[in-house]
Amino acid sequence: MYYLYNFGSATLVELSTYQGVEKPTITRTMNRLEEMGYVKQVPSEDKREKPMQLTELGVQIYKEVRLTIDEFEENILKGISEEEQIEVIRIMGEIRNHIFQRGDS
Amino acid sequence: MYYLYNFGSATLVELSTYQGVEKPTITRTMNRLEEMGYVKQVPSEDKREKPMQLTELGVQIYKEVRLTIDEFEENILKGISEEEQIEVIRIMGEIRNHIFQRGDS
DNA sequence: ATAATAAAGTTACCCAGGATAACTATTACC
DNA sequence: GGTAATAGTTATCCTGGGTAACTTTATTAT
Repeated sequence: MYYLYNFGSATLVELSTYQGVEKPTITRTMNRLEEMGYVKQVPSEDKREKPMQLTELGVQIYKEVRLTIDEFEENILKGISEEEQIEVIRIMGEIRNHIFQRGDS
Repeated sequence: MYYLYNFGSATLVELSTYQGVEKPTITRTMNRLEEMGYVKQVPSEDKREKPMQLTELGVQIYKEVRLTIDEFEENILKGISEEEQIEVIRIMGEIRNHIFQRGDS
């Protein structure tokens, strides 16, 4: 969801494409985030679109969560050398390519 | 679910422990598998317990699915050397240990 | 310029798979 | 024999995914 943090604002279709999810799913999620005050609508030229962006609260929460995740990752990877991490990421990437090269999943 | 294939039979609590899931979840799943004819109840000493085992149909289906999965895995791992696979598994294991060594998740 | 088509969202459903709380029936234990 | 614990079930809730059908607005083609 917090594609918005890095891209500023995005329409629902953008988000659903990014997330690999159908439009109604994003609609629902966004409604909830809006109710929770983490996200708000911004005006748009095209009256079909409904671009959203994070509120100040949303940004704040995002940063907190981001921090928690980063700390968690750091803890989890303690004792795994950088070369090892790179190796694993490389191999996983290869596997992913194999998956995508034969009907999606 | 197909812990049953390798262990012959198991009670619902056994299965829920194995799967890391609550009892009602297993109850529901087992009811569905039973309706589908993949699993049946076996008699038990302890009248509280309800040990289940695969039916012939269940075994057959299990083998088919197993085969499909194995083929998929093989395809996906094509081009990844055995040493690489072992390395990745080792590192993932380390990470898992780190996760478990600090409150579950 | 208008009619047809496409795109963005929304609404009303459905489904799977997880959870809790509260309960019954059976067995174990003091 | 009465209290504890254990196995399972029922009812209900939640999340996060999906499809189908619809409206509103833009785009495209005639």
